[in-house]
Amino acid sequence: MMSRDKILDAAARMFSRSGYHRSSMDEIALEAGVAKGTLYYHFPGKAQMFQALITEGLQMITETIKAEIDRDRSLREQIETVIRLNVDLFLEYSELAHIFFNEISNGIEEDVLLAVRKERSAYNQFIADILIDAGIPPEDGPMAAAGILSMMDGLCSYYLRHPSEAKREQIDRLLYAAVTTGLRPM
Amino acid sequence: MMSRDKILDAAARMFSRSGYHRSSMDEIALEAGVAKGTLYYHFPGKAQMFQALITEGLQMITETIKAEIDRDRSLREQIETVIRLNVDLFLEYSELAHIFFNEISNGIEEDVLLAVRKERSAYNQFIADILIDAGIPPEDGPMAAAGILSMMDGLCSYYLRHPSEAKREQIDRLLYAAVTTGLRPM
Amino acid sequence: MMSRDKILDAAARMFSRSGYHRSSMDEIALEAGVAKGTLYYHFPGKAQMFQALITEGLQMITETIKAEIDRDRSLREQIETVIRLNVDLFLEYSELAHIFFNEISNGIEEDVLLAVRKERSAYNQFIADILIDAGIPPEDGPMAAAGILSMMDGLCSYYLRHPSEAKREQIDRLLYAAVTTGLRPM
Amino acid sequence: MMSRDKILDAAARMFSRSGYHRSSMDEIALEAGVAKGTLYYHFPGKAQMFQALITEGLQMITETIKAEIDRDRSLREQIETVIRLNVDLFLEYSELAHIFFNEISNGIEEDVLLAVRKERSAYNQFIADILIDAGIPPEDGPMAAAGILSMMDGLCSYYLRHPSEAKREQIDRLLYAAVTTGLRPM
DNA sequence: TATGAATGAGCCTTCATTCAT
DNA sequence: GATGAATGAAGGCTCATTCAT
Repeated sequence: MMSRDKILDAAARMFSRSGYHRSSMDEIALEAGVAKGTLYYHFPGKAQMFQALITEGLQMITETIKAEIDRDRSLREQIETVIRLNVDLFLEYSELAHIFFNEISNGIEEDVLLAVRKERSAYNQFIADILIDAGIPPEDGPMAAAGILSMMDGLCSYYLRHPSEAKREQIDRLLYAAVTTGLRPM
Repeated sequence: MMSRDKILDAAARMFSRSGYHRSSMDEIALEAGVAKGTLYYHFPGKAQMFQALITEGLQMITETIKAEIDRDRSLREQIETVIRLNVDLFLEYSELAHIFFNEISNGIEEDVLLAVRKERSAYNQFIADILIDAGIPPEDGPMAAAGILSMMDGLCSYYLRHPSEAKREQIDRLLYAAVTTGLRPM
Repeated sequence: MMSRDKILDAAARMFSRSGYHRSSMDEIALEAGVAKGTLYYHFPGKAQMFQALITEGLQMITETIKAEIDRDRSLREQIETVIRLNVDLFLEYSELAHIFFNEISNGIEEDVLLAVRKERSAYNQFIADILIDAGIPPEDGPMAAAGILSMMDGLCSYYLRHPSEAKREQIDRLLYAAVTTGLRPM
Repeated sequence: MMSRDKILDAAARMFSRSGYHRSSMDEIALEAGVAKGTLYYHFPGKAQMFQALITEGLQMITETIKAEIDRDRSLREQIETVIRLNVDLFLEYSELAHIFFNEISNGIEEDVLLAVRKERSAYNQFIADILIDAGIPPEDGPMAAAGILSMMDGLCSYYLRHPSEAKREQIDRLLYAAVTTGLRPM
């Protein structure tokens, strides 16, 4: 495995475990099994490394979701698939996803921040389009997507923090309900 | 105004503007108009200051909401009131609320973390009870509350980042819809 | 003695001994007998510390020279005095003087660089005025001053590097000659 | 053009533009259009590369000056020629010349430092001999040479920093005056 | 009660150098 | 001859915290 990938993997693990700021370049290098200088051989700095992680990760995710959706039939199944795949990702890379959707603004260079925000906007629009397809009014699309993704974040975090109380299928069910019938069954 | 209150006010402003980590003790002292040492006279450390802020702030908020709800009649109005008051708070103290609901985990002492989480759990339960009253299945209450609060966070953040696209009333409407009918109108 | 002065003293020693870049903040702190953080309590950064050193040092020097000159009578004595005092300074703070007159441009922030250059220009003009008083054509004043100060730097450096060959009085004599009769006696 | 020469050329440009320390091996390699490793194939290290540059450059210069001088007649013309050629060099390779005459001492290995100093001494003696021929007392020769070379450095730097104020011919004239009649016309 | 000078661990980054290919 | 990925020591700087007054 090449150094660059080892680093990106380690960074994903570290960021996902400890967040952006608490993951020091020393720790990432240690986790990746390379010297600290190697990080700077492959990336201009911490922020750009984060950006590469987001960009490359998101690309894979988007492609995965697109591929899965195309194979599905009913609208219901499509929404369920999108939810399931996203929740899987959230649960696997909880902190990283969390950072991506929330914490974007810390001591990061302006240009990197902009790039990451652009990625987030694009992903939000990607989800918005799916929601609009599913019947949500176009003018509500982007906000609804932002809302759903945040809710997903909140549910996953709650689930991870209360493993005994909550069940995995609850997450999917509540998300589906929020989109289709409301959390309150009628 | 006493030093302690000036500090707490300044901390709320700073945390709300720049987040927890980007607000340095120097800046908070400057904003409060006291010497840095004074912060440590009133609070054992930064984390404990944050904790005090959360605890005391939440107490006020909870009381406000309780008072408003008691005056309301219909279930619909109750939910709308809770949403409106919460959104108002989110929009005024966006970063601080954001921290409270999301970022809690950043190098903070374990005991403070626990205390803050406890506060959050209590608030989540407070909201959950209202939602259960509104017809949500009791076993879904806490998660639904977590989901709704996160969604609120996401919608407010989106609204603040896209002032031209989004409208304030959209936030309330989408939240209400997520609880009652689903984001997708039928 | 206050920390700030201890630091400035240590910095003068270190810069004078090893130049700007080879003097690390660690070493300066060690030499000053304070913690590294203390340097940053008193100065925003290394460059600003250097600037303070130059500014405050130059003020003292300028005042000393002015005081000595006023007491002198003949033009000849005035020039000799200026030369002697400057050479004394060069010999005591050789590297620092060297930096001030030469090395100004390394990795220093633009604004600090400008400030130091301004100081140098002012000092150059101060010397130029004296030279013009001494009979040098006004239009040659600033360049002649720059030339003489550099020559002084060169002679002092040579003297310090060849202690056995060169004599202190040679420096003064050659400088005086360069101004008045030419290095080549007629 | 062979790698070694491309590197030396690039190094001269970089050192001349940015000084010794601000020119990184990466930049030199980039400027030379070779890989970084190639630098280390041709030179043991940065310092030795610098040394080679000085040695080989100086050889050319010395030969050029010798050739020009032999063709001249009067003493006056000889001095003027030496001055002119040297000033030309200073203006073309300002930073590099500056380093050669001034900054030599920056974290460079002791042996390289010694070698460069030796080169400088030789060049100084070369100039000293010319000055002695021109009538300067032999015992003043080396110091006078050091003084003149430094003055030249100072005048050229001043000229480059104040392109609007100063004129090129002023440099030569002042230098000639310093040697022959004194800066102050009688 | 309040101050502010002083601290030092920890962080991100730079860069000359090495070495397997 | 030449390459470029990898290294690690060293540097400048931040900031929560301490403490004498």
